[in-house]
Amino acid sequence: MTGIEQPVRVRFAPSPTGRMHLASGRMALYNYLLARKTGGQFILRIEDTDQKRYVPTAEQELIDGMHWLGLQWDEGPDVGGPYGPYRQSERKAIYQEYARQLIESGHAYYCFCSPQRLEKLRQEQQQRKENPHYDGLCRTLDVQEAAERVARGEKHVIRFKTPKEGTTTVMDEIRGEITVENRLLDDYIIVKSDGLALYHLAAMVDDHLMKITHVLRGSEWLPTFPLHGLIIRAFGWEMPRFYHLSVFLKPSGKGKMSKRDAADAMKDGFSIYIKDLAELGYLPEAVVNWIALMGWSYDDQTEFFTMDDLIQKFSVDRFNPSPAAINFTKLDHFNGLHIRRLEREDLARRVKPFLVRAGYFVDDSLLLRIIPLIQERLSTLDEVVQFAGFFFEEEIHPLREDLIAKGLTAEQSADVAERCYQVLKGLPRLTVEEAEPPMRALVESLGLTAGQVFGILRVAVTGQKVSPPLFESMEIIGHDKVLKRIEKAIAILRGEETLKN
RNA sequence: GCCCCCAUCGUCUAGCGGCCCAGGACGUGGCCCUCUCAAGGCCAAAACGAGGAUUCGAAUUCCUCUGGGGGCACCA
Repeated sequence: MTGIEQPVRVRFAPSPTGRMHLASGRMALYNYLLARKTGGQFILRIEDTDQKRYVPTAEQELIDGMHWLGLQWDEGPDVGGPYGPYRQSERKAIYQEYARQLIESGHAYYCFCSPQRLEKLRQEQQQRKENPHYDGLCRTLDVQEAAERVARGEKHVIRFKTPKEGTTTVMDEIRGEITVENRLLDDYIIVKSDGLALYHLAAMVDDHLMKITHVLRGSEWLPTFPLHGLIIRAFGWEMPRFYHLSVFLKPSGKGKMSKRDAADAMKDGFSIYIKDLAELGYLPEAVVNWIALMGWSYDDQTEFFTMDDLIQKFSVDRFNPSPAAINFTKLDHFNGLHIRRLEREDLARRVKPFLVRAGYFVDDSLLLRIIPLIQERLSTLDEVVQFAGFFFEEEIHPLREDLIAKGLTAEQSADVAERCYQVLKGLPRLTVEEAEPPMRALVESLGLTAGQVFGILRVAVTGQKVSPPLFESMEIIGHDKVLKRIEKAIAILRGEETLKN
């Protein structure tokens, strides 16, 4: 196989029937990358031929999700383009015209069987342990007669007249040739009784009319791929290149993701839905990096990719055909990597909404000073609240038990805090350079470890046992506030706190 | 049940007949660094599903089995 150099025309063709999840995101991403890599066009097409399953909010979530991921399309329902409309529900007449062509050329036929008859037929076949399939009752109807019944307004669908003998071979660029016996293919309905085309017809017609050169779609289309080949050949059109991407499995690798698994993931702070990922504190850069590597690889070493890297290095002949289990902890890893390479101002901007959401009033210049202390500690953006919330708090409430240093009593810990207080109070300013040396000297003279002394101070000043570096934090909190907090800690340690309240 | 597809560490993957007693990454364990937590550095455990066949030689080719996934709608 060779890489693609010619500009491609590719499409992401979601159906607005639910939420945008990782698989749709990856599909959109790969199409986008291929288009950008080759200087071609990326088309968004809405496949909304099923009015019963239509979810009004789905399309907006899809568009928001793609914007968030950083994927812009060149043609689509909102931006237009030379091959519109890009919404299948608006292309009804086009499909009917092409269906008529198939009937005229003998590749399709009108079928007047009722849904009830089909249901009964299916049940009988299942009882006899046969494959459910259309029995071909209307296949042999006189063409003239059928046309008259249609003209009279009789309810009907249009079926593709699949050959009964021989085999059909189609080419999947990832797996190679796929061959099936035609007798195992059904006479699929291609136009419903409401006059709207089904995927099998609509997608093939649109891909042709929109001059799609490469079709990237889910592997759930593999079984009907030969049918699609047959339809394309019936029209005498050239086949685009087809790539069937593997599905995503649940994190355990055992079985595909279900609604239940999605709910479980949410409990652990993960989600398979793009929109949720943003709210959970993931960077679009990290999500892109992560999903790009599920089913595709660049080489045996490189794992960190920006969007620009991917556009440059993406190659359609490095897809992996096997299903991939979703690994959320790896997303955390990528998120950390991408957070660490952000500019300070950029990180501040992205982290701010999470602080605001937690109820803090956020001063931008203060936040900017805090960023260097937390940047390498963040795995997700929402962690900013636990790592830096105390900076924005007027009062903190350390636990007495946390204030007691290992190996010391409460009273001893209070004494240590007292000594710290005196040293810090005597300093003209509370910078790292001026505060740390005398504090280390104090540790020395106390005959304690740095961990013990700084531990007490840490809890006193931040209210937490885990925090960003102590002296850097104190410098930002400020002299007065630090001293006040230590006073309060001493009171708590000596049991005077309740009296104060 | 029938059809199609897939099969390397727990997970994502590299490997396209000798470079492989299998490389990278996440995660896990240990060590270093260290005021906590991270980050970073070093080290370790961890895989070619099974059986045949082809070949001087197979993770790599072929067959069978097993396992997993997908499909069998007037859904996409």
